Amino acid sequence: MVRPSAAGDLDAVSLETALLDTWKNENAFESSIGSSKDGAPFIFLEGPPTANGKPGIHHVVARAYKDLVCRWKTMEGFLVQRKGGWDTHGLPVEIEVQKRLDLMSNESIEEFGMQAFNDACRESVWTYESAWREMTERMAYWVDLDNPYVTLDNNYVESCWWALKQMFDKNLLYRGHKVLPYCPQTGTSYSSHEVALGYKEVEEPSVYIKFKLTDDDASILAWTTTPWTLPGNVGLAVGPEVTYARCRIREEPEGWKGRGGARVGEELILAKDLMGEVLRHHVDIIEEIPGSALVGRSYEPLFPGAVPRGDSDTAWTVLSADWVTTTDGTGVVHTAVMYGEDDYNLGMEVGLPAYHTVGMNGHFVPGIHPQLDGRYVKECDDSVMEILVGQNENVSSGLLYREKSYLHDYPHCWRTDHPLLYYAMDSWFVRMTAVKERLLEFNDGVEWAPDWVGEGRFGEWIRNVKDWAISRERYWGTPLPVWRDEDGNMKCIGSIAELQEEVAKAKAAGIENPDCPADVDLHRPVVDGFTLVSEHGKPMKREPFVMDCWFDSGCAPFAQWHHPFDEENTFDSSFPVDYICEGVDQTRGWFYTLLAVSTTVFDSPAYKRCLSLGLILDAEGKKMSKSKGNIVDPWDHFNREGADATRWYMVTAGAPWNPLKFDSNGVRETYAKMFLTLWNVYRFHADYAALDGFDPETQPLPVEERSRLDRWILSKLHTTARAYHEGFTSWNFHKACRDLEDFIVNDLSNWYVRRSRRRLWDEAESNDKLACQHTLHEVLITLSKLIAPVSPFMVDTIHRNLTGTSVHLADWPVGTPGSIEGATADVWDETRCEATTNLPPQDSQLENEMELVRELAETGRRIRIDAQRRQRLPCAEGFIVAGPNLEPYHDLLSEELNVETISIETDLDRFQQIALAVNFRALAPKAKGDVNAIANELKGNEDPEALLADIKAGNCIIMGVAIEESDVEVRRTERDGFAAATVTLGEGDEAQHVSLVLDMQDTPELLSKGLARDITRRIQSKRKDLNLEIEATIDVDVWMTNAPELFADDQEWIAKETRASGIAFNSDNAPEGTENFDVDGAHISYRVQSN
RNA sequence: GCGCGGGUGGCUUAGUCGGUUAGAGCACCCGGCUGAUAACCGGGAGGUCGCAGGUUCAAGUCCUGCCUCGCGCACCA
Repeated sequence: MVRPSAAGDLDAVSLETALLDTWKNENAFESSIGSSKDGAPFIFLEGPPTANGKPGIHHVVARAYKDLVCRWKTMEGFLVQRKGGWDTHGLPVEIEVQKRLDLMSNESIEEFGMQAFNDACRESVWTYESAWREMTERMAYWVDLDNPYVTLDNNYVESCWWALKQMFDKNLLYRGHKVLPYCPQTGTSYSSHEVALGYKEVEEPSVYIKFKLTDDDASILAWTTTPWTLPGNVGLAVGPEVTYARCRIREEPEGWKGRGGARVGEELILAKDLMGEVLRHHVDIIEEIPGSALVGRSYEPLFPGAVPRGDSDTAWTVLSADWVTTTDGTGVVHTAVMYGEDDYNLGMEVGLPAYHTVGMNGHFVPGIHPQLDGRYVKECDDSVMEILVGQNENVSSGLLYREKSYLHDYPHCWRTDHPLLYYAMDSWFVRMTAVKERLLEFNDGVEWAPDWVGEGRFGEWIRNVKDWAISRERYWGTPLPVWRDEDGNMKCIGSIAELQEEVAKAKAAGIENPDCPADVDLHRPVVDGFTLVSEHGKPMKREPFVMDCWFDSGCAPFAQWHHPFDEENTFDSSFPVDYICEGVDQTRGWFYTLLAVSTTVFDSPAYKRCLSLGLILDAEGKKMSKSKGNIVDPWDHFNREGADATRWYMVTAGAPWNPLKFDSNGVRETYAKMFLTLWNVYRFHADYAALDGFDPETQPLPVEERSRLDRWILSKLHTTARAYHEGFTSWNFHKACRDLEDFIVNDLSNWYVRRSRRRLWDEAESNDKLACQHTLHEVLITLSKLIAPVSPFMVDTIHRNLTGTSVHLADWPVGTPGSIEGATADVWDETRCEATTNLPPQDSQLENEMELVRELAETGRRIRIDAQRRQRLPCAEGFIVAGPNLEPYHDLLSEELNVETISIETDLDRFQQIALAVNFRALAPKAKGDVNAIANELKGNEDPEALLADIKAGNCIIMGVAIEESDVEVRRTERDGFAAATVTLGEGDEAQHVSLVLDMQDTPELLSKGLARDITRRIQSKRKDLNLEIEATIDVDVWMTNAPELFADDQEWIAKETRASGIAFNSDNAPEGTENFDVDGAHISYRVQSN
């Protein structure tokens, strides 16, 4: 049998840390899963974080929402497995290690040794693992960190290989040569979602260059923002439909700034529409030429010999390209085949020579120009211009027309901040464009929260899908399992067994190979060591790439189970997953790669529901980032307000998908308001329960037989719980939790407990006291369950003390659909689910009446303030006018209002008059523009009673409009001279106007009672100051002057209320040193002594 | 430049289908209540609802344009 023990003061932090130990000892997490092991599965997939950075508060937010849903679904009876995961490959890890070991180039890494480097990476990924683990445990994110999936594990890599082979076999994986954003510092190209991470606004020089025609004195003017690509120029593209102008310089302009220029008489060709933008000289237009007429004309190379002509007959000629526009530049596009996507495609099409003028290290190759050879291209802008201006005899002089700084967003490396170069390179791609329709289809089936992320942002991304550049010329990652011979024959290896087989085959063919054991490390450089053999007997080397690390995490749904190599078929029953939840920044990241992999490998979506969280901003609305140093340390709050308050704050601060301005004061507020209040309610119950030896297993009084107050709070609990649940199912966790908090603070604490205090003070056993205890008991238990998914600590302490069991093993009070046989996470029997709900009876009439009663109690206080009558001085009578019959609440109301009796008064006119107002919704359509005038007419009417009668009789026409009863609203106001007020409940036709009137007359009896209450309150306050036990008795002396008579009954009442064993009332002056106060002209002194 | 989401007292925010006096919380001031907690109740002060137009009897809400913040896309020549 469980009997609650007393609660004591709240120390949230030690409460939580003590529970962490308890949970650990009890294996609470495992038990919570075990408790629903027969339930329908609800599959959650953890997006793997990288543990080579310190976790911040923004990570806590994501984990809070993951945990919330998993705990909630578990309580609903679903089996929710939660495997942890770590993302361990990729550039961030390499960069970190490179920095630490000072290996900032690929050469130095290879010099250092790839094995040693990768060993360092393997170690580095765990740098902050313990910090992550501690954070995860402290916030009570229940996830299995003891058996996580780790992307560097051989099993994981093997599954990735398998997936790649599926793509390869479907011809969705191909080797290509494309212009990609490339970072020479990291030696790696990027896919579009990584490039998106690094756009920065920069001001760079742009140049207008003269390309001199070979058979003509004129030059074609072209523009570029990347002067370093000019040595690679092999063509000029014009728009066939664009009109170009040949113009002759008439005179020098005034105030020329910068380098470049043109002689008078020189002739330039450019798009006619752009002349004004580009030309600084006054010119004469000699001729207008359609673009198509320029095509085929040849011009002199800018840097003769920089690019060999080869067998190209189109090099250094004007080419036609329909993508050329006149929105900026000159309408002529300088084409350097290797350094622009359009350039490359055009070059391939028309047969331009494709040679690099820039090496993979970002420096010019030898033989370009003596001033440029071997230099980093981004530092050569100036030299290129100098050369073109004609300072060097090796090139034709005066080819620079103009320089102009240009402000634009340019992609930068998201790791090193260096500008990326568009660079033609070998790369591997996944043919995402081939499965675009399927991507769109699958995305349509996903339940996105919020829906606009799926339809808008993500949908847009997919509609513009590009082939996924998936290979990286790096070291630390999942190696690309493709081997290739010199003729281009390829093999994709999909498993270790296959690798072993192929190695054996190669050995048999006479190719030397190291051993390939079953536990061969699937990383570089080990896998590079194997040479396979092609069907034609030629040696095959591995393509020297590793995978984009986003590919790894995209494989998580199956690679975490080592699919298809595991034998338990865990994967088949857990795919696609039911729920994922990450920050909105994963739209192009994980959300995409999951879908990309599942579509190409399984022709299936990867997830059914996706909660996309808003960004976490600091208190000033700035994004939290390491570089800004504005990351909030979660421990600041774990150690102050605790994880409960931190989590509750996060959920209630706004919609999950909205950006959250993380405000430390908000956490404090949540603690003080929500958790302290909840604790004190609990404490009130637990302390008396312990004192009285309350046994929750005694047969409780049936709810119907309990007091109205009990029935009310139980009904209200039911209503609140249902709405809370609705909020959860519609992803409106914030609204749900705000409303629940309101229930706890206002309904439970400020009304139910406040009104119930005296019931528990009663020392004798009584049905009423028992009813109150059972009610509180039930409310607290249900509340604990509702709160548990969001803030799992305090409620577990409460639940354990009240029931002896953990709340995390409890059923969701609104129903357990997961426990229904044959249910799935998507479909269950609503009727049978309803039968599993466990909520007290609902009584909406009672809820409405109580709301009115509370309104009236507040109204009473307002009346007294208006009438300047102090709260403790009783009134003889209070009148309630109109409204429902509140007789059952008269006792309650008379206490709240401090009146002797409550009466029902039906004669409204005794206290009130009416006023008429327009019902705009009804009248406006009829009255149109006159509606406001009519409103004023009604408002200003001197005899609203008569007017109302007219309206009712259909005799009222104002400004030509017949006013009907439905066109007006009747409002009641108090007549002058009454201490009264009116409350309005409901809206529109159902609005109720109820008035409260207080009798303000004094009698000696009332004055005596009021005085008694004032004295009592002072003494009680003194008792509190003296820190007296509740049961302690005292001696009291009171001296009163100019006071109303204090009747014997009231003297006794004071003694009883204050537990005074001796009390003396004197009418003379008090001795020195006693405490005193004045009330309504009376002077009271008193002395309290503990005995 | 294109798209999405914001902009409401000092701060955090609610505001449904366009409807009467824009609602809370924190902080502030005054008063009250309390064996009721870091609480509670009443009152006060504090709002050009980003700006400007428009539709309408009526706009925080709908439309257009602009400003601004965040995010995403495209930024090529």
